[in-house]
Amino acid sequence: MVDMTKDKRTGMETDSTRRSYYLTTPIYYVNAAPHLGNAYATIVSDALARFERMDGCDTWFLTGLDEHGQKVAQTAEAEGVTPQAWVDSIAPKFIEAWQALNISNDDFIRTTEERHIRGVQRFFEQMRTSGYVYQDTYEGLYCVPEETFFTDEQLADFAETATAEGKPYTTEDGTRLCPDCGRPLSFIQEENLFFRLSAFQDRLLAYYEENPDFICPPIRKNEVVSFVKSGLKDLSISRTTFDWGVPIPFAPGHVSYVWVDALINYITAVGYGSDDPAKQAEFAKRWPCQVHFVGKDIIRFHCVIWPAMLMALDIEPPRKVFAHGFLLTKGEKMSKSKGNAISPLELAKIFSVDGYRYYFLTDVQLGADASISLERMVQVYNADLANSWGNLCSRALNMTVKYRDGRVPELWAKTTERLTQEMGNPLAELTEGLYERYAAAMNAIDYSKALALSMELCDRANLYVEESAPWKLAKEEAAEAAEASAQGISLDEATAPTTADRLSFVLYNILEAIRIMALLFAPVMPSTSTEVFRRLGLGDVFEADELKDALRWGALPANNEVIVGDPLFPRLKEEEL
RNA sequence: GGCGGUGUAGCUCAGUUGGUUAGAGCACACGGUUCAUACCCGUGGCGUCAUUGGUUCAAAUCCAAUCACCGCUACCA
Repeated sequence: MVDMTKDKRTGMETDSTRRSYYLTTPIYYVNAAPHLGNAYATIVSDALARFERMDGCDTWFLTGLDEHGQKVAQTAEAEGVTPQAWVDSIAPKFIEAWQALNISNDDFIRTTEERHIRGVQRFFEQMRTSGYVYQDTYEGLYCVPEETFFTDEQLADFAETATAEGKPYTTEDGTRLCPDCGRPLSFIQEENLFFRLSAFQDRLLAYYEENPDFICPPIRKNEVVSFVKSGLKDLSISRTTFDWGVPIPFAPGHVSYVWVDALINYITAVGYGSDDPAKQAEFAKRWPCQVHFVGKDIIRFHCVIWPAMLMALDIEPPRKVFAHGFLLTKGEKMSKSKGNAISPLELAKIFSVDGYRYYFLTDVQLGADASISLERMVQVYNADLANSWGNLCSRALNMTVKYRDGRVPELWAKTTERLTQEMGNPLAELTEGLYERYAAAMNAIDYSKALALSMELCDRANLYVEESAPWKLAKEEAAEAAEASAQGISLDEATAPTTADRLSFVLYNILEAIRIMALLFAPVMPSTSTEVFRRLGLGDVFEADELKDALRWGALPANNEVIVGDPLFPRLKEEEL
């Protein structure tokens, strides 16, 4: 099932020989500008997409917007515009935010696009043909002001708690009250299309069993499995009470239930539902996708409903659904409704885009809720980025300019060999097997671990500078050179290494370690790595599509002209923010 | 109520199949250094590993109970 053709590229191979890696963010509900949670999910996905591209995969990274549903229609109405005009006004905010955060998505789907609508309709037709869709009456108690149906369980819970608190849960004539607002509920009947979700219970459980990594992290898997085991009910998948949705061809007056519409984006974006052979080929190549990143609040849709929908169509389920946690401030979920939201772009302005990305990918345990604070962000930024990584670049480039006229030092291979024996090369040693460790961490989607590897190299490099003290070597070198010229000695390859050689050796090692760190940091901090490559006189850091080769020690060309530049991460003082 | 999870230094967390004085980073204090973004390097203190009981030669690590916090228990998204 898994495409094992991950052959390393040799010469002129085409994309078709590279392993396809398709990953997605959720599509975000377009009711407001992107918030911190949206940005978090998107950054998490982007880092993996960038890594997979560098690691030689034919990567496709999708994000987009969920633009249908009653809430959008209502918001548009409140704003006095059509729903389409409303979503058209919000969509650019997402597109611009993702550009600002350096998101490398290959596609951006909106569920109001024709390619998507056509796909949803195709889906419904296929579902009907396969017999998994039927029409029935949805009955229930409905709160008109709140626009919500309540299940028997919800009402039973409410009755229990209300009784315990001595409050009423019915009116005097026995009409049940709304658990949310306390007003009387109405009995409503609605004709709906239903999806035979119940038919997939066993197949889903078997799929979880056979694909133990399908749901990550494991705690979410437990939840999903126990939920499915508790019994699945058929799902209503159409609505007749509003019309801002995809019309269902064979059911006039019905539009697709928002979630069914939304999930299908993952396949319509890569060609499902198209009659164009090229699109069909694309679908065959991209699907099934490798990872859906989702919030933990929507795992059920992605781990139960979505695979069942695909099974109903004889399409393979996705390989993995990875649920991230929520970002909390002072223990509360960050959301616009609670008024404690910090805008992603505001944070990026303070910490730089890369600093922002770094923080959320290192200090936040992916999958767990995190409580974030400005104080902590400043600490991490200063310690890791300003003091360690940025300052290392600064001191190394400065020394190269001062001691070697701004050129990457050159040494005879034999001299390098001798000096390695004489002085050792701890930085080169640390990069042995580095690719394997790094790729393992990234493939396990453990950014903290992956980044810790590059920070380890960074710390070692700072220590190496201290140990080898190039400023001392520079002084000795000057004295030695004066003496040599007085004696008329000329040096060649056979000569024993001089202090000048030692200084060149040390500087080269530091610069080379920096090149390697820039590669490792690139998926998370693309702009900075690009800039570091520029300062080292190298090409685009993302030209590397075989990270393993790029990470090989010694690839930094001698005589490259380097630039010092401004500090990559200026130190921040929390009290000044 | 049912199922599941978590509880280790001031903070965020590592601690493999139970085994020498319980670790890392950050924060804090002191010393060194100067190539560098008052940076880097070194040193240091701090923990009855939630509580109690049990198994064992030996438990943060296994078992039981208790306490605290959290998640899930379907159609707003």
